[in-house]
Amino acid sequence: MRLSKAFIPTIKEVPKDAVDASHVLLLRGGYIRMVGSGIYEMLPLGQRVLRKVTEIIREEMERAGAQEVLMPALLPASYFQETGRWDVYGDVLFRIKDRRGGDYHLGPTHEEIVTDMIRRDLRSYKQLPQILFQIQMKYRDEPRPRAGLMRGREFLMKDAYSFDVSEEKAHESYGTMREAYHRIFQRLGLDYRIVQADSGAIGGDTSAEFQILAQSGEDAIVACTSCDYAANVEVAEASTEGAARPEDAAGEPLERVATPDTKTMEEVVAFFANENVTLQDTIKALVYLVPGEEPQFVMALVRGDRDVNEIKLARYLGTDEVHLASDADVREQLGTSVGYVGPVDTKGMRIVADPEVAAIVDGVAGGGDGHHYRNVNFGRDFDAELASIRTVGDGDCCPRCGAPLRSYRGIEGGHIFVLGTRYSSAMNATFLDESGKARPIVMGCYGIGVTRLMAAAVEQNHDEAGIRWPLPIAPYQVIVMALGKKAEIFAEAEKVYQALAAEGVEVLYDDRKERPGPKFKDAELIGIPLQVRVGRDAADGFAELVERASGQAQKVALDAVVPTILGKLRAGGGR
RNA sequence: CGGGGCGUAGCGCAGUUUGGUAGCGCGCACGGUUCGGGACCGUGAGGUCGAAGGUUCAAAUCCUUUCGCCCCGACCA
Repeated sequence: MRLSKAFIPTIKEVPKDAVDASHVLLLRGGYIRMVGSGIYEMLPLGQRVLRKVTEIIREEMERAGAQEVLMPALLPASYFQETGRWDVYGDVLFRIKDRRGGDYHLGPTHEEIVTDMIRRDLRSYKQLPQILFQIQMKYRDEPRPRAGLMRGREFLMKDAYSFDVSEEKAHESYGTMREAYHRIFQRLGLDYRIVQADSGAIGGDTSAEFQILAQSGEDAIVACTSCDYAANVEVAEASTEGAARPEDAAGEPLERVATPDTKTMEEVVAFFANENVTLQDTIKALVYLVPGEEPQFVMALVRGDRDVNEIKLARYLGTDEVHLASDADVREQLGTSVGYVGPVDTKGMRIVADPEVAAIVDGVAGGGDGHHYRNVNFGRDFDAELASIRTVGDGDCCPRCGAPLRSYRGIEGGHIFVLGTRYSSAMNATFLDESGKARPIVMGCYGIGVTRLMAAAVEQNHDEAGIRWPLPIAPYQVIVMALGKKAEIFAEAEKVYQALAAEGVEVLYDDRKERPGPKFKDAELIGIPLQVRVGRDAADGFAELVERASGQAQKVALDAVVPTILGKLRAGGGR
């Protein structure tokens, strides 16, 4: 493609509404344009990248035995009504009425539709397993679209669904998809971690996220520095090593001390400074309101230097969510202000403590307005249900191997689940087993945010000057640049361009009547992996080969350019 | 949904406080000079000031309503 003829509108200034690197660079590089909040169009360069990403995904899904289908994005309400999600999904669903007033919506995900597809024509265990996938636009009226392609209201998604005869077989399909995902993310050239995750409202007991590491990521994850343990902080655990209470710890007598103006843990520690009390000796007590038909108050205890993980607490309590109780509620329930809550006088309130709290010997805890208890010991001075309810982060150790954990920010690029029979039961999707008995199909579902991957790849591969595409997803592999105004330079560059194109290389040719400066800037901005600079040395028979990612440059004889490029492309896995 | 900010030429912005003929930079078109890190000179095209209503002799500017966009938070199969 000649740049002089291409529709690649690069822009020099940073668009005012773009903040994140991927958003800025994809706009500036002429890859995407916004049509509405969370709605983007792909310009020629953007579409080429998307095509490369989808092709890699398609290849790996098919290699794993999955079959491509295409379901409608425009859906009658009846399917979601069948499983109750028509109501549950709420405002996130784009709802539409047709001319007769019938209810429709745009598909945010396709469990119901694919389950219907299967139940229509699948009868026997002999037809299982099946894995179906599609690559299609999804629609979700997100409360807050973000950062260009990162969180859109319309976005390209690869969604796959597996159907098996049993839970055990479903886990095999899950494993197959997990391996396929590893291959996909590796081929895309992304730095990612597979992490344990909360399965959320979609249900299911086994799930994992493929998190692409990036500072701008929306998710917080922790990963072991030694083994392959990694988890979303929503579910992360830490080693309980050192959280055991020493057996010989008798404990000093409990003592209630007046501690005016010590509402925060730091102030408490400062108050007891000359008694060697540290944050780790204190017990942080928070009162939560558990909503439900009979709302209930629960006290959560963590060590003073820790934070309560509300998702873990809610899961332990068997509820969807918990909320911090208001100051007024706390006073009504416990007769004290929130700064002086402790587990010693709880008037029968249910208490859940992180195991670390039980290990504290002679700790400090709230003792009612203006007071704290000194020498508080679990089992002697208070009782509690023990459950892991704290947030894990830097400084914690791996629950599997004990090595230090590190925290990262991540972009959720993929999510895989074993669903069980949640949808098949609700929709009566059954098969006949060997004994002729009808049983619900056991399902799994597997998603990849394709447009999001494109943005994530930029987040992970860019510098001040622009994008540095990994070779497998670059819109073009090579850009030939004619630098100068002499006709001979253009003639030589043209020859190189033609020769590369003849070899099947995806090559851009910057034949514009521009000075060299803008050509350098554009080549770097749009991020083509290999540059062939034909300019001042062309008369002597040389060109310069520059790698965008490393900045490495080498002088190459003009007639050696094509073989050298072909060698680099092979080495880079680009062909 | 709560909080904050912004809509003026293709892009980035000034002008709004204090109402009085709509400006600057980049980009774009034409001519000339320049040619390895977003050159320079000259000429020129391009704007219902997001929209609607109101106040006024007069509204980008004041008032009311409304639409859109961004950021933080809540939310996120």
